[in-house]
Amino acid sequence: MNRGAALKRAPRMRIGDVATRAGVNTQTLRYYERRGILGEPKRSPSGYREYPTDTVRLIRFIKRAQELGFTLNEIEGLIALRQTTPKRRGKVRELAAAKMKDIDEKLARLQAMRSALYTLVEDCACGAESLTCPILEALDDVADKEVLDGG
Amino acid sequence: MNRGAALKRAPRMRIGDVATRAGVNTQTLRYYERRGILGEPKRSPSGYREYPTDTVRLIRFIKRAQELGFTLNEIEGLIALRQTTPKRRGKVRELAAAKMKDIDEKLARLQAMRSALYTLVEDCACGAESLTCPILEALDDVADKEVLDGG
DNA sequence: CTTGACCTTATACCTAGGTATAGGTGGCAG
DNA sequence: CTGCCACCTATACCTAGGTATAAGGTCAAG
Repeated sequence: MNRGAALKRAPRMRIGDVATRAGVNTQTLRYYERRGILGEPKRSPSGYREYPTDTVRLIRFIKRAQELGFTLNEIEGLIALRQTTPKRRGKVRELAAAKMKDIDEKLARLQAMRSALYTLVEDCACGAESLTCPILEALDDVADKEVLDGG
Repeated sequence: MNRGAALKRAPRMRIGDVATRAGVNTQTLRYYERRGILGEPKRSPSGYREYPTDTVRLIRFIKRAQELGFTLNEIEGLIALRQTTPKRRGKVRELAAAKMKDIDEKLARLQAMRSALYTLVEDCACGAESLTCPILEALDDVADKEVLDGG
């Protein structure tokens, strides 16, 4: 076993190596390629895909971003920000700023959720079915309250 | 239109009202009920579901938590933390602490992603295909690097 | 006393994001 | 040169999380 470059530093990797290192199925890589999120890799004379080693990091990035609630389409947008020529700087800044706004919202909500849990653990004395528990309040926001009040 | 309690403060709401206010489909509420995430509401004499008004907040909580990358199963666990009797305090603290750990990881990753975008916008001068761009690095962590280095 | 907006159940369908399988080729070890 | 495993394409299948549709019941208003 362990033919050639497998599990060793190598300039180009085959699909199985990339998949193993990134913790995904080889089919997932082909799926990402079909979907256009990954771009077609070079091929060996016999048709095998040959990936640059940092594809592993890219895949991990994708998986982590998914855990944070981004869809593959959104992630595609994030990845595209990488391929920036000096000429596109303005456009990229704009897109990046928009993404940052999304992220700030997620951060605020996660933080609210975290402090709700903290309150629950540290000082909440609520009984069964109590609505004074912080969990529901956690992700409320002003807009929500307006709607709830019938406005 | 607008029979009785619709869009007014009322002690109990029907499925359509809840759905409208929470911004979901009525089918979604029935789906959550089937799935056990929502619990069976009281019924009117004619069999209509009658929800307490704060079901709206619960549904919004669920939708927001989904946007943050939590699955319905995980969210079910979070919601269950609400129904705490003094006797279960210890168990609940434990679960809440575990959830907080998850959330802290998500926070760290989102923050990394945010600062990557910030760097991209503010100081990155990378060209096409450059790997010095901060996007990929954003969600790397120590464990990743070990694996990437062949260890 | 019907109309129309709402509700009920049951069942079928849909999208996103994979995962598995069938049938065939490449390439190295024994 | 024979296994055997990784690779290839194409196609089918799967899970999560809904959404839509059919066939029928409820009830306030006209």
